[in-house]
Amino acid sequence: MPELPEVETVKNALVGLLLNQTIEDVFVFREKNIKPSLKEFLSIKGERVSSLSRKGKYLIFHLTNDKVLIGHLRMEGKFFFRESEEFDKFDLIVMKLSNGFYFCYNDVRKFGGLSLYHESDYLTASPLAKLGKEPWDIEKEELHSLLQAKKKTPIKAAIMDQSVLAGLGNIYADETLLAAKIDPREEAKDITVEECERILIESRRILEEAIELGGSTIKSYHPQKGVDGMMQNRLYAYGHKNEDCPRCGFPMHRIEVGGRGTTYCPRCQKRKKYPFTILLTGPIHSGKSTAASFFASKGYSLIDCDQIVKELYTKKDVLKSVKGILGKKAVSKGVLNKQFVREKLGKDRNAKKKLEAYLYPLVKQEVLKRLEAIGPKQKALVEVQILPGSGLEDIGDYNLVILSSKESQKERLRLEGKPAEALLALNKDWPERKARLLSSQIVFNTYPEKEISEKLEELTYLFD
DNA sequence: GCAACTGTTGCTTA
DNA sequence: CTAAGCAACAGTTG
Repeated sequence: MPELPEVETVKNALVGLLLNQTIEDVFVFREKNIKPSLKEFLSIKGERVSSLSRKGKYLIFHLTNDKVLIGHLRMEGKFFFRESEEFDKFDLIVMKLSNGFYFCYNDVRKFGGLSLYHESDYLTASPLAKLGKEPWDIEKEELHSLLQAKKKTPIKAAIMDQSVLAGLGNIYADETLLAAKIDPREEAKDITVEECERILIESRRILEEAIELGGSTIKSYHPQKGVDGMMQNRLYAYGHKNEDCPRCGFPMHRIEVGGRGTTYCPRCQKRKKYPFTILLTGPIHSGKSTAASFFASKGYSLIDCDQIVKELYTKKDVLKSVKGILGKKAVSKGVLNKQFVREKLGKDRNAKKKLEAYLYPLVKQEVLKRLEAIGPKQKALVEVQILPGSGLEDIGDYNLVILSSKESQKERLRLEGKPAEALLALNKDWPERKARLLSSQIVFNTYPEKEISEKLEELTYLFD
């Protein structure tokens, strides 16, 4: 998982057995992991390792005759010193050293590797050319102007962009933003100079601490064989989904930002434009509406995605597109033909996908618009039938899932004199497994034993 | 047993 | 041009 501190730790761990050693022989077991050509790469044979350095997450080996090897560990790259030629199948590149050790680049996922450059151009001809400054070397004003250019990119993705700031990966980006009290989804252009200062102060502090502790040992990463880093014990965001925030006690929320798993504290890291937002989901007749009413009575502004969809279906341009996707019969006399649409979606999986691909982004856009209108000082609750795959998974701060057993659903329906079978059939595709994975809290509706409001009341102390 | 998830980057596509 | 999505790969987890 090497980010800047892990690479620095690896660099320091290599010094003892690598510095001043001559490369007596080279074995390349997987050509994809070296650059440029095999023939050129083999020219490191006979050279001596004169010094080691690091830039961002890149490790740099300076060799004699002005040759420079640039290494990147990507996800799981490691270096081992082996005492004999007993290599494992993930040793991709091996150098026999003059001290008798075999210096091995080992990479289970085969993403990383070594590239050969020349001292005169390695800073401009290699990936290092595009590398930004490390947090210690940049002023808040310069970071601010780089972020302005990233516009709508989420701040987390922006500080992980190695051309903006070198060294932060998924773990330390989460840690930095938690410490700096900035929501990872905040748009880069909305980050102030003062917030840039906090990002720099906290990232420097955290990276320094991590280097001090030998990096974080997560899964397979070890700075040396049999040696663990200790920083994993000082991580407060990464890997702490649904645990209490160490600063305020609110449950840490996990979402996806820029395609990466992201854990943050919704209370410490508040968005500037949006309210604290609960996403409420659950099968039909599980008790969602009761829960929504409960939160409304507590002053929450409600947004109902079903309602938004209904409203979209009254718009001319939407109906036109729906017609294009489902066929002419989908709309008659300027109104959606519900019967036809229901049947069409039931039998044509592909059409359903297409319609969702068109509709969901519109719903998301509308939800965000309404949340922005509600503003950061209020609280909001977004009700959505099916959360997984809706595109709304990452807009909330707390995902509440309401579930109830089939028996209790039937009982509720019976008491209300409604036909049970038809409604329950609608729920058979409800993605419970995925919903559970997204949940901050699952509330089981066991009506009539206990009113759902009572259970929710027990939760509300969190949101005050 | 299959599907989803994982620390990174860069290339393809929109 | 930017920005998102996915591929590169293999092991682990539910």
